[in-house]
Amino acid sequence: MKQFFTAGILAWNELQNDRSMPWKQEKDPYRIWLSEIILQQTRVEQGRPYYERFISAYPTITELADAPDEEVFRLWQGLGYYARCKNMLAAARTVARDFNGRFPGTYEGISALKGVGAYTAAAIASFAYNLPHAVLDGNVYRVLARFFGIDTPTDTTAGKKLFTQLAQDVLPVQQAGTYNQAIMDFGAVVCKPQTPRCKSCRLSSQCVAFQKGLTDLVPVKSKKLRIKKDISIICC
DNA sequence: AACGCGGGGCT
DNA sequence: AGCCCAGCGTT
Repeated sequence: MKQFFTAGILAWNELQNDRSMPWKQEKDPYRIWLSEIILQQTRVEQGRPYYERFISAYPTITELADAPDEEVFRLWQGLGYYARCKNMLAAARTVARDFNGRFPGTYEGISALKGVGAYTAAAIASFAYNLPHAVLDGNVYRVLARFFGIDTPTDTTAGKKLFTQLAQDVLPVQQAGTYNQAIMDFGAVVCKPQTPRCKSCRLSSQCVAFQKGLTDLVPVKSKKLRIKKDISIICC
């Protein structure tokens, strides 16, 4: 089951994945880090032009670290989640000053940077250094929940622990970077949140959610509907 | 464990 | 109108 899954993701990536992104094949940890910070909770197509502008303005992390706050904030303007920008600058200055411009080369070192959580650390570690850390983002939660038929809510401590373990279990450690990239592309292109392309999916024969008709019921989130601030809408 | 942070695309 | 997006830091 797990072997079929991993092999299927790698095969899809090899034969059918035509998704292109400027930071694919990138080995410069600075560029990888920058792209991951920009893409946190942000669609690839929305983040792409920002990434290009930042790389153009700051080709190295030292140049970013030396830039004035206001100048960097202006480049970030419109992207949202502005704390990311502040943390990004702090991390750049940590690398530039404390590490003499050398980006950390271990998972622990990467994790210690401001604005870098479990997902981003695994992404950088695997993409830049092929270290065996599985990424766990919205795409991975969805793909794993559907294929393995898991209804444990993803936004709980138990869910995070379960999915983290499963993601690590199906990771081909020799191809960590390629596979991490592949499973996220697969989630974005085939196993989409709405109207997934199950008809053309090479994994559907073994996909628990597809076989049971539960594709639109997983992944599960525990959060209830929140009261919207605009109550007036209800009155009319 | 729950919450705040944001613009934007898709249905 | 609601959901989701290459999540993270704070409380």
